[in-house]
Amino acid sequence: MTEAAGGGRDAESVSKFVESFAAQLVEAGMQRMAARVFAALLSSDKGVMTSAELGEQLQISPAAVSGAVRYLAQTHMVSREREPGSRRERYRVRGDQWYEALTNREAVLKRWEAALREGVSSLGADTPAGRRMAETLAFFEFVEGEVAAMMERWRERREKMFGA
Amino acid sequence: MTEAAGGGRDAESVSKFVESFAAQLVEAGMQRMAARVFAALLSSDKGVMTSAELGEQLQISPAAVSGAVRYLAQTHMVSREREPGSRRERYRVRGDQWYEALTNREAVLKRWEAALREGVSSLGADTPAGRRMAETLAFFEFVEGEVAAMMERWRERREKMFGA
DNA sequence: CCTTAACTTCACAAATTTCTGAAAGAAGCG
DNA sequence: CGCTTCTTTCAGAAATTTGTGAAGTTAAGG
Repeated sequence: MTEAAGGGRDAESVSKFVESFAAQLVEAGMQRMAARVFAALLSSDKGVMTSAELGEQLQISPAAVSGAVRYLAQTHMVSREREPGSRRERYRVRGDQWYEALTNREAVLKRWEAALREGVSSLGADTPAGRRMAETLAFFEFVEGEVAAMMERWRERREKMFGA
Repeated sequence: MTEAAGGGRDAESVSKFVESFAAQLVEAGMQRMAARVFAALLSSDKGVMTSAELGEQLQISPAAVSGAVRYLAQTHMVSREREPGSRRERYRVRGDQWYEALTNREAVLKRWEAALREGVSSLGADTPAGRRMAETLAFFEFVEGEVAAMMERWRERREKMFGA
């Protein structure tokens, strides 16, 4: 059997998934350690791990875990939990965490929009460049609204497929 | 007047926009030179510039332009045009180029999905981790379909707002 | 309070990425 | 055909990013 004793899954399968999924995330622009930590959490049995467990499994220093987790928490990819009555912190990923993360991309969009508005008004709305930027701006505004609606639909569908 | 003679806009306004918009793109993960080139094109009068013009305006070497443009073309953020009857190449950004670029993110999604499917089957669809990954996978599949539909809606709206 | 366990911050070393100048490679034009 | 003009490739210097060990900080538990 590939199942080891002591409640572990096949450590090699897990590691293989972790590294290959992390690699995809890195390629899409995520920091390497953050990607690995996220993948490890995603493939963990409970979806929760302590800093020590992460460092152990990924063979990285506490400092690296700390940095990765800070990034992931900022971008809402994981949530931190203070285990009550212990100085241990636990990091959790839920199945619908991507929903959260994507929703928060909105802040980025907002900043892009601000920069574009600035550009339109400083170059002049009646210039060719101004019109081009205005169109870009309109596209972003459109996407922003659509994403919100899309997320609402996902909520409904998710509830049906996976329950609450 | 801020309008210089010779058809130029106020060079400083343009540069200010270019750098500030580029900075936002960089923060979101784009390479710096690519971001600057893209912003320069977006704010150019015709939406078209030659390699030499880009190098001149941004004060970067031909090599840097070449690298940036290759990246932008790969990700469909700009299109290259061979000016017929000249060894000069021209790079163009259109108002709806983001549409193109976003559409092509699909390939990235596909790879993520593949990695997740691999993970689900290797960890077991009946394990907690497997279920969590399956849910993530379902989310991505959902998004993929929704984005396609969204883009179709944008096309329609765009036509109304800006014409063809 | 003092001890101890855990996380965070800091300074530095290592690795990677980025940009340049120079040379090589295409492609029009005479 | 060779010249000229533009783009790309390449090797290396410079800058940035990344990850570590070690010191610092916070908070639980005696």
